[in-house]
Amino acid sequence: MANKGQKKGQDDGLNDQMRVRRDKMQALRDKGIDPYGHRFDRTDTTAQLHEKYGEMSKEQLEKEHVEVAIAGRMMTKRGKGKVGFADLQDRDGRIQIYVRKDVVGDDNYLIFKKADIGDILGIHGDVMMTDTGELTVRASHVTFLTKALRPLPDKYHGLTNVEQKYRQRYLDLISNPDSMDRFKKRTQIVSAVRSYLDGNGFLEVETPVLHTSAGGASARPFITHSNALDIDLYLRIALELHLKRLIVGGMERVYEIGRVFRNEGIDTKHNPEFTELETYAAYWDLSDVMTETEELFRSVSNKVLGTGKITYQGQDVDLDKPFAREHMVDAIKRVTGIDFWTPMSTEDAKKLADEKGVHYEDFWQTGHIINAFFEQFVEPTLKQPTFIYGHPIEISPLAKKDPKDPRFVQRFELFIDGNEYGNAFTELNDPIDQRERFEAQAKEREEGNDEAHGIDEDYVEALEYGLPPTGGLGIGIDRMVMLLTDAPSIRDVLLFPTMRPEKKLSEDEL
RNA sequence: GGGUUGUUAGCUCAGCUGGCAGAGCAACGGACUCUUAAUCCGUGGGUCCGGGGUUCGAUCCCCCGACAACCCA
Repeated sequence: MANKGQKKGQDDGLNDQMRVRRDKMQALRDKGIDPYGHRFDRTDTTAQLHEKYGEMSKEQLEKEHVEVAIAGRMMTKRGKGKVGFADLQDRDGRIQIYVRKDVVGDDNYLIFKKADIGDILGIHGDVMMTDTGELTVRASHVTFLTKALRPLPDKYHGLTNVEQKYRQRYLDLISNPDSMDRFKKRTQIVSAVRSYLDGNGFLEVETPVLHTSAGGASARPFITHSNALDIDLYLRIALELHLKRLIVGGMERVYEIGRVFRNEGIDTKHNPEFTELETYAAYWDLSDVMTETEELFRSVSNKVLGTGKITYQGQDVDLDKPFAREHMVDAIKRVTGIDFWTPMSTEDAKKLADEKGVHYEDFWQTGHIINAFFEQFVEPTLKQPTFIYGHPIEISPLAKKDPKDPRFVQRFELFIDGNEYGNAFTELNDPIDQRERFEAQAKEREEGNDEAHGIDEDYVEALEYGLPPTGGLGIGIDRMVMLLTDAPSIRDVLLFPTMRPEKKLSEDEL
């Protein structure tokens, strides 16, 4: 699609509009005007003008005669012979400009007259109010800053072609203010997350993206190669194991917001690379992390949106109220009537799964099946923020056992509107237990689970020096942004989502 | 992995039962000194996603492929 414009039209590969714009660019050069100009001093952004002068009267503005300089992309244009109006757009919004031939002069007016929608202009002028009450900059001089050689998307409908929005995000940002707003909010959300954690004694750190073994989560990694070391390396699938090494090292409270990579399916909730937040705090347990998680969502929402009461895809969600807390086994019992507190063999559990139509793999044990029951029957019903805790040990190789019932671990996940938003545990700090969990994972891998963890000897060695009791948390930042900006797809909160390249035929394919 | 839908001018979209490819915006020429999806008159612009097939004739029907969106596992 991106190449479409280059292939159509005449022999030069240009369509009529592109040809006209190139001609206009040359015409500017011929007049001694650089179509790709230089620095331009702005006095205000469009938003600042609306803020400062939007409430003033026509007469007041006329009297004060405020001289300003603004710059932006011309989005619309309304000519009227010897006078013209246009809307200039900058990062924060738009403002109308008013250009009169008798004010700017014949030559300068011609520059405005010949300028195309999409060109970037600088305007010196004074602030006025039109008869219809629109705040406007009356130009005293038009400075040409950048020629756009391609036409912009439809000025009224914007860019709606989803594929093109993702592949050419800049066009989406230019023509769809909602999209621009969402990405600004994303920045504010990440900033608010940092602000909360920085204010609670956490140290932001950076750990390696290239790992010698991919651990900390269940996922297939991307593999790459180091020429210098002549070894294969894995792009990280989680931040966990390095951050906990830093807790061993005495940093006590650390967090990282970083890109992780999982070589798995792509859909509305998954992109191969995404941004994860993980935090670790020494001497905390699960209840501390629940408090942290709750405060984090609440404070970020209130800081960025000014409220904790939000709507996600039609579902009202209240982040201000205390989040519900329920044990996974209790939740399954509440919804299905099936009681997994009763000790049962793998065979018994598989029989229950057959009866209820729950799919399972050969290598699954009771814990895997409990989790499948939860995902199938309970997860979609959790609309308001709910902590589900007490996961089966089989699916949680890095969490500390529940001292009262070693079938389960001290772990929780946060669910809102049927989706998972956070995953946390009291960290397993017993190196002997950790080695056994890794060995169980290695066995699972042999039995066909290619997402199972490998044995990370170096990490076990770190634990042998002593990891203090620690509470850890992982939150998918992209999902959080989706929730707070009411985005239906993860691609709507990623500036450049992963896309398959458009097919280009190579020589040997022809 | 399976299913459904989509791909037509720079953008947004029509296109009937298979019969010369259409509109709005954008562009070009002209008129217009407070317009705002400016208006009025005129003009140009197409590899109908790609490749095969059926047919006198295919944007349309059939097959294969590309990319995307949505749903399901």
